[in-house]
Amino acid sequence: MHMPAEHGVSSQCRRLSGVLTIVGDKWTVMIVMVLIGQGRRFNELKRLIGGISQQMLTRTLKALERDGMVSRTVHPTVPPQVEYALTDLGRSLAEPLQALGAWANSHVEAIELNRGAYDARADVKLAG
Amino acid sequence: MHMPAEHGVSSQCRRLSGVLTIVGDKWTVMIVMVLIGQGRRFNELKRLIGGISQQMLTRTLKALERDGMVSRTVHPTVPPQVEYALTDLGRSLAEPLQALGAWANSHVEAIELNRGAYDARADVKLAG
DNA sequence: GGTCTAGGTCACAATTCCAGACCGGAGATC
DNA sequence: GATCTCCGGTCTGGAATTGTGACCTAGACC
Repeated sequence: MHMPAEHGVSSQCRRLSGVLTIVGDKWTVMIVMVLIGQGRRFNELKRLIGGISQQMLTRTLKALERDGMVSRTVHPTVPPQVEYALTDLGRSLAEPLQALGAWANSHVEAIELNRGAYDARADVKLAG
Repeated sequence: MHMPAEHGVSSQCRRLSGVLTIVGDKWTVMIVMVLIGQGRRFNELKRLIGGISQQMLTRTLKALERDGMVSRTVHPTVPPQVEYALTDLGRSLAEPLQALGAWANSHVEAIELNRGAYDARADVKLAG
């Protein structure tokens, strides 16, 4: 994507801001990645993702549903079963998100290395 | 990469979680996108992005520097000038982030439409 | 009758975010 | 020589988000 310099990346960015708040969210990225390929039930998602609180899962899922990226199907059994799945919109989001996930995955170690080095430098500065 | 089979997606996701917290952040996405192609100074970034607080810009930039995705060069002039630029790691992140930005850009309207429809349905439910 | 389940909700604590004030130090201005 | 400005950044107080843990429904199991 090319960025027009004169007419303000600003307004474009502000426009994107709202969308990025949703799709650029840590939990959203993970939920969508887990939902790729198959629908999942609530606790299944919770287990698979790990580290997410029930409330955040509910909330993120609701936001995703509101934005039309995830569908929510309730099976009126007892106890009720709720299945979440990606919509077409959600699946289209999955592609760039997978790219992001893949990048993150293959650079985790480089980042952790940099992080360690940076913190070590900071410590030296504090000590000296 | 080391990946114990038993923990499955969960541990992998948790591993990614820390990285996604950084790269999947709204401001990170915008900062990296603005830095593509050229280095920028602090207030230049602030102006171009728009809507970011000085504190968040400082913080996000620092996190990015810590993770080795952005370099910070101080020119000892008066007043001091500080230039931020993408490192190789940062440039490699730019690609998936541009894809995400492009997706966001081309689906903003669909999302806003869904959001409106959802809210309308919710209102009806509350009213009825 | 008690307890387990799935899928939530609610109240409250902890954390993070933002707006705006303040800081440092050289140069220009008074 | 006192004050104002500039850039990059920190600090403060309040607002918004997030996490934690308790609770709810309604049938199944013991």
